[in-house]
Amino acid sequence: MARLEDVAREAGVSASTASRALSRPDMVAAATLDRVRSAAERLGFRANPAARALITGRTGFLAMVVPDLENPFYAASIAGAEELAKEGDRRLLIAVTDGSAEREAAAVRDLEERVDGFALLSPVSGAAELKALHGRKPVVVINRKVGGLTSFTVDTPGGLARVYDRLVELGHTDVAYLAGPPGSWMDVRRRATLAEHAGRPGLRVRVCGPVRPKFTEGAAATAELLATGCTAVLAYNSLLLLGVMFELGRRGVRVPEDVSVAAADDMAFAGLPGAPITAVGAPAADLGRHAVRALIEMIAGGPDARRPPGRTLPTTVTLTGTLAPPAAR
Amino acid sequence: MARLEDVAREAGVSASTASRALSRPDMVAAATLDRVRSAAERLGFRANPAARALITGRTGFLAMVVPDLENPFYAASIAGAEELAKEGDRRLLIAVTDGSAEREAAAVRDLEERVDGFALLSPVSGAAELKALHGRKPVVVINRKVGGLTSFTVDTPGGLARVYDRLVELGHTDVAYLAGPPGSWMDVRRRATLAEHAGRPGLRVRVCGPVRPKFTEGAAATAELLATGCTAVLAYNSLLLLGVMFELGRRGVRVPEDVSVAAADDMAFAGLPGAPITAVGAPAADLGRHAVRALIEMIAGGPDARRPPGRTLPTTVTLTGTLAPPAAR
DNA sequence: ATCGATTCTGCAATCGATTGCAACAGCGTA
DNA sequence: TACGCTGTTGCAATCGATTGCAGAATCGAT
Repeated sequence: MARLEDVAREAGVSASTASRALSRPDMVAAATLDRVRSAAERLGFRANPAARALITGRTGFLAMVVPDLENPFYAASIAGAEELAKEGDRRLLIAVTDGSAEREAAAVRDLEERVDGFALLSPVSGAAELKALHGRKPVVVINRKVGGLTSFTVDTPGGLARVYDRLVELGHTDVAYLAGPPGSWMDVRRRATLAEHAGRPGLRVRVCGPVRPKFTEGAAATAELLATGCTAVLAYNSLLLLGVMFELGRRGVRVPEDVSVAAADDMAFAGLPGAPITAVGAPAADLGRHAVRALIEMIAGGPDARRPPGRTLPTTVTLTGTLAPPAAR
Repeated sequence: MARLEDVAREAGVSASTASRALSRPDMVAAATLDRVRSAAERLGFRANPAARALITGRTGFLAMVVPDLENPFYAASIAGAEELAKEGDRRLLIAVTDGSAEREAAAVRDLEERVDGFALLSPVSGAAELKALHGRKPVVVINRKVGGLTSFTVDTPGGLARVYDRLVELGHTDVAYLAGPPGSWMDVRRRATLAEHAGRPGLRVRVCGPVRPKFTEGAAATAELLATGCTAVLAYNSLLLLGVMFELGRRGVRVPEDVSVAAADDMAFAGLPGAPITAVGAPAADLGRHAVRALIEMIAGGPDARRPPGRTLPTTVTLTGTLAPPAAR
């Protein structure tokens, strides 16, 4: 592997000049620049990342810490983040926590010296830990609001309100909600919205679960949902809802004739044209992009720069396909 | 951040001894070992990865290059791989290629100096490139066989045969296959199996597509599938099949009364108890585990060591729920 | 022709851990 | 008592790129 010194020799300059030519072209005379560049090209030179990191303290990596890869919401966020990371000449480093606070802490701990900053998706650690981490490395948070940190969230309550409105309009009075991961910040938010709407005259809301957001758990919870006697089912996200729908199909319960269904989501299916699910869709890829943009900005600004503001992004609500007036049961 | 030298001073030894105490405990006297360890503990010392990588050439990272994160098969492989990587005190670095050869090459190129080895999932690069890469860094391949490289694959043909047998047994004569990613090694293998079975008396197979393995593309291809007049649909994987089933549901076509469906798969849904899909399931997590184990072995062995053998893992076939005798149409 | 300012380049130190080699102590044995 | 062996430890070089500082070169202006 060619080293910087080889390039320098080949170009007839010192290593320092070669270094500057490659990383700060404006500090070098045009003719020198050419010679160094073509020498580097010729030798196929690529800077040793470890050596660079050792002296600059920058690794070129951004860590993305996610609870779960099988959830398309996170997959899509990562895709969005990666797109922007590449533009900024950085790479993404993914850590999966399974929603466990210990694994989250462990991931952060042993990535801390290997990355330039963290994007934490739906983190479960305490706000204090997160802020402490931010004191050492730039941090942005997705899908949760943490005071003092740049946070990107989705206005799911707003989207949910539209679904409830539609259900009421169709004449539903009994809605079952299949709750998501216990202790999740998002689920708490959703239940709050739920509670608000549950106060509306003529609307009864029953909570089932909570379950982990997996296909199988949705299928398994279907019996419990049906037992509530509800005419509409709302699930924490559409992966769960897919499970519910499969089980409904197996039992011969038709959607939407017998039961209306919708997902509160944080997933991608809702955005898929042709997927006839009523769902409140989250702009997952945009969240990833925003987060990485903010992170890069913070890194460039240095530790004392003002940190960029967060945002709450609107949902896309699909009100079609799986909603119908309640059946007489 | 505490450096090795701080630990050494605190323990009253030289930096070299401190280094040895922490990484080769048997080269150091027991009493010294204790002093160094407790000093390290006290100062919260963690070795600087860049400095270590610079001198040893080892980064502690393994790269996993995958076509797509939204495909649960890859997500599950990663999960399996990560589990084993953690045991070996390494971290996984994920790169997504979208199935593009250029992006795959780019990912490999700029990860090469930052990782100790590569696990390539369903790589699309030429065998020559892959072997060249292996000359520089340990490489294992998943979901494709490349001569000269350690490869882990799944016996999908064997699983498919069982599905065909069952279809014939039920009386089906017309099967439509929804083909997967054009040019994919896996799809070629599956078509070959298909062609073999198509020769059986009384079984006609029609190929539709190819399409990319996405939910929406499955939904979009449904019209084409129905137009073949088939009584059974076989899809490249279950993500596609989910799309097909949704579209079938929307059109009022019942499964399995009107049409039997199954997925050739390489995904996780088949393995999910309660997901009533007939599918040939791939042991995705096991593939990931095997790959990482082999990779670590290769890294430990050094460049001249015999490379570990690959394997073909058996599928899990679920023959229930979505198969039925053909309807009179 | 000289001075000063400006632009460019090179020297040498630096980041932090690892490791070959030599020094050294302690011990048993001849 | 001397010798050699084993087991520990420290010295110093090393990995490869970056950067503050000083010196050299260039150019314009006086």
